[in-house]
Amino acid sequence: MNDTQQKPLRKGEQTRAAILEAALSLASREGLEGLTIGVLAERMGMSKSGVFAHFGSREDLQIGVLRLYHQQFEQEVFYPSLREPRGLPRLESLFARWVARVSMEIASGCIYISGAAEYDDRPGAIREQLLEMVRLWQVALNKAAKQSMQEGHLSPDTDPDQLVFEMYGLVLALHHDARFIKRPGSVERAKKGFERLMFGLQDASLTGSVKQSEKKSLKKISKTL
Amino acid sequence: MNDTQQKPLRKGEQTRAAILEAALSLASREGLEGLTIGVLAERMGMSKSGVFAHFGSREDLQIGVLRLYHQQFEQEVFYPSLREPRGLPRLESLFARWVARVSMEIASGCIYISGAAEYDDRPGAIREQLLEMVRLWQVALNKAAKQSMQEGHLSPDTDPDQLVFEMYGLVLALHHDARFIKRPGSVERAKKGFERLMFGLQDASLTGSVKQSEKKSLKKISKTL
DNA sequence: TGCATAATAGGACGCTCGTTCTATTTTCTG
DNA sequence: CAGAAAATAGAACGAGCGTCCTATTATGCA
Repeated sequence: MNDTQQKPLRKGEQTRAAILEAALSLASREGLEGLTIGVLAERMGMSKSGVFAHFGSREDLQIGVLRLYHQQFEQEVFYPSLREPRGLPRLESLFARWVARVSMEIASGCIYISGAAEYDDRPGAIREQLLEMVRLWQVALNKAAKQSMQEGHLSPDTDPDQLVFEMYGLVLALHHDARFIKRPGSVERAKKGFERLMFGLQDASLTGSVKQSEKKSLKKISKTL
Repeated sequence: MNDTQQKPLRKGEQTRAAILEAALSLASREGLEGLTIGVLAERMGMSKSGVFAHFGSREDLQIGVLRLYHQQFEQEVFYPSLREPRGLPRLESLFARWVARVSMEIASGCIYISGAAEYDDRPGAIREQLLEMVRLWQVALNKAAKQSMQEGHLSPDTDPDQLVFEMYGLVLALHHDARFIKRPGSVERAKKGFERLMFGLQDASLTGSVKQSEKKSLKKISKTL
């Protein structure tokens, strides 16, 4: 299908990729633990053993799904935000794209979040893989927060761990309310929460280089809370 | 065991209660969906069919577990907070007891939270039961928030839905970081987040009847964020 | 104490799961 | 194009699941 490949994809690699995509879509809905080779094979129009042969075990399949998700997450959320200038713009972009992604996933579900619930007590390779990815993401957020402090966009008293904690909380609440309770307006609430969070941290410091107009609009929003 | 019962518990009801307790402990660790009659029977020292006979089906068992959890939650978190005066004290008590409970559950897990992830896409009686309980809890928080506004403890501009959303987010983040990532200090972060939340909402209104000293201490805490 | 009834055990059922083994078909390469 | 290698199918396995049926044992009431 893709002639620009240097080493042309062998047939097996193509189907393996197709299987992983289907598996990701399935695991998003049913959870990684609910991902089943039989159902996956049925959806692929293949035999169970045909699917199985591409992975040494179900666990390897699950880890493959995890890696694919991570890759997509990086591509959609992380890398584009790196094009934003250091500091607050980048931090805001990271959050906005994160929320946008979770919003689109309302129908399917975020594997980082559902996986955290599934594997909080289940040791093994899957948990380790998932843990590494979530840690990586939190570290990225943390770094962006620190850069925002260095750039003078956030108060130097800001605790970046606390900030990341609360940002994560907003997205978890969004995921919870939108996906489980199915309550409308959750996306707006997550965004408003973030604005309030940013406003408080800018307000505390008077060194901010943020445009005055931006501050004003934040103030207005914060008032309506 | 309890002689004060009017109708003395028949043997069956006693074991049924004991089974439910064991099932709750199991489901807290493995999830409601991971709760298995075989394992439960083994832990009880009973036969599978012996356990099964107390419930018409596995689903009924799961719903029984859910109801037991709800009962405990009410007893530990909700009812004691009703003894606090209306308004901010009660709202703070609800949050504090909620956090305290989730903190104690770090080793086992909160069924409201893990259940939300398990049943966000799985229709059926269990989801309905769980949904009703979570809604009930959010309504209780909402009510306490509104009373805080009426009492003048919170700004009249406060959006109670937004407030509950963010409170829920803090507890979800606590559960996530403590149970999945196993990072220390999460409880403190949840508390600090709540204080920041309350501070912002008191600050916006100048009608607060909260003691000045309390406001000051909140201000100090907010600065260190 | 006896007897109806409740509580439990034991075994079997049909099903689905991940995995393995062996054929067969398809794909790539010299 | 032929032959090696890769990809897939098909059947079978052992295990665990929820559930049902039938005994057997324990309980509680007259």
